[in-house]
Amino acid sequence: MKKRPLPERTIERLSEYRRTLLGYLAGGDTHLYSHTLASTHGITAVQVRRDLMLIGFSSDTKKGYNIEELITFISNILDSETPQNVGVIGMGNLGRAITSYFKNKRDKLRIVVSLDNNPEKVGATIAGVPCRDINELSEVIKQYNISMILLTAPTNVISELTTQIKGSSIKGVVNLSGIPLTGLDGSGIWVEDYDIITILEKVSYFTQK
Amino acid sequence: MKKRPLPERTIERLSEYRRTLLGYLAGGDTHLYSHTLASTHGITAVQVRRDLMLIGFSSDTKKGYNIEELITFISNILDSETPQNVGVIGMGNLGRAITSYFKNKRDKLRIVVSLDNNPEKVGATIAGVPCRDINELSEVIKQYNISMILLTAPTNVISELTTQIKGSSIKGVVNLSGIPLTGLDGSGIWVEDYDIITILEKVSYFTQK
DNA sequence: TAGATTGTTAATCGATTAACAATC
DNA sequence: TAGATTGTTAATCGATTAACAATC
Repeated sequence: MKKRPLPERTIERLSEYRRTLLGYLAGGDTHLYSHTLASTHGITAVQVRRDLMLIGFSSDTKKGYNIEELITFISNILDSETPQNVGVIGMGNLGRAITSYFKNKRDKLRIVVSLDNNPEKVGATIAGVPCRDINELSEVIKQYNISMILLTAPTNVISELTTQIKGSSIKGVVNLSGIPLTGLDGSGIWVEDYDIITILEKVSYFTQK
Repeated sequence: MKKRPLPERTIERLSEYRRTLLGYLAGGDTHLYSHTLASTHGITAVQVRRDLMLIGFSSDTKKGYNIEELITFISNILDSETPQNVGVIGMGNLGRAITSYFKNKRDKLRIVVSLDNNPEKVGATIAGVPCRDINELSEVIKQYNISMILLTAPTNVISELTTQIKGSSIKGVVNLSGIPLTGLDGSGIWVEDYDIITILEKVSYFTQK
């Protein structure tokens, strides 16, 4: 939409704003002030207004922002034109939790297939999506036109999977496996690593000091 | 340990470094260079060295850092002196996944109890920890001396839980419920919100532009 | 020594906040 | 109008990177 990509933190907040706005809309509200949205997210009203300024949204009244219009506007920024298909690697508790949580939440972003190495899971429908054999990764990516991977596989298979992902048409990976994803340098694949232990250790540190 | 807390990003990286270093140690390595650690994490060697400078760690050789010493040093920063007890609210797939993943990973940070409202779960031992009734939250926090909460409960009970958490001795919350935690302002409770949809939407945005 | 590495300050970059004009 | 709100620039803060001296 814009030439220069928006700041990372702004993109994250836009996603969060939209989630909140959908809630307000479902609750019957039509407008909200920048300070209302801000306090829901524990940030300042200035930050909300600056984010909206950056995407070029403005209200035509002093009664706050039109919720429906703002949702549409943010959606035009965040959503791709055609739906993007996501695959989940690893159908343990975490993979199933995320797949179930996603169900019908976003129509431009959908989990369509999962992969696992457990023969009891392969072939079955789990959390609403078909589970395929991890050895068929390349074919499955093509077949389902997967552009992003949610990685919840155990650590011992990560390096092998990395090689396969690097050779595929995958554009982005959310890595929840607990070890950093190396070997994707230069591939242009966008990687986000999240580990619950690191998050907790951070909270632990800052609540002690 | 220090007067002024270390930067947030440095703390996150220290946690990640330690995880990687434990792996190298288990693999039999004794030393590693800043650029080795850096490339594993997809960052620059300067950043690694600066982080270590900030915590006051230095190597006495030109053969890189002593892995064992560095692990000990980082642990002195990150770990509390006495173990901290963590409770998980919500024992669905996500709660179970995290609880299982945590098992025996860190001896100064342990999940000791979970809470749920499902009668079939209450009273049982799930993923290795006892599951208690969510209505007993206050008593459970006292009984187990819980300082941090991992929140994976469904959205409709979050606001009620927030009130109870605010009135307790909880110091930090990792909120994975998918809606922002409001109403904790001024309580001094450190909150980290993570939502998988936001993470994926961010990856989606930056892989399109 | 020459080359590789560490440790540290200064410069830069990215993100937030302060300040304030404009509008209803 | 007065007060509340939005939109935007400038200043500040926080984090990363460049530059380079010191060391083995």
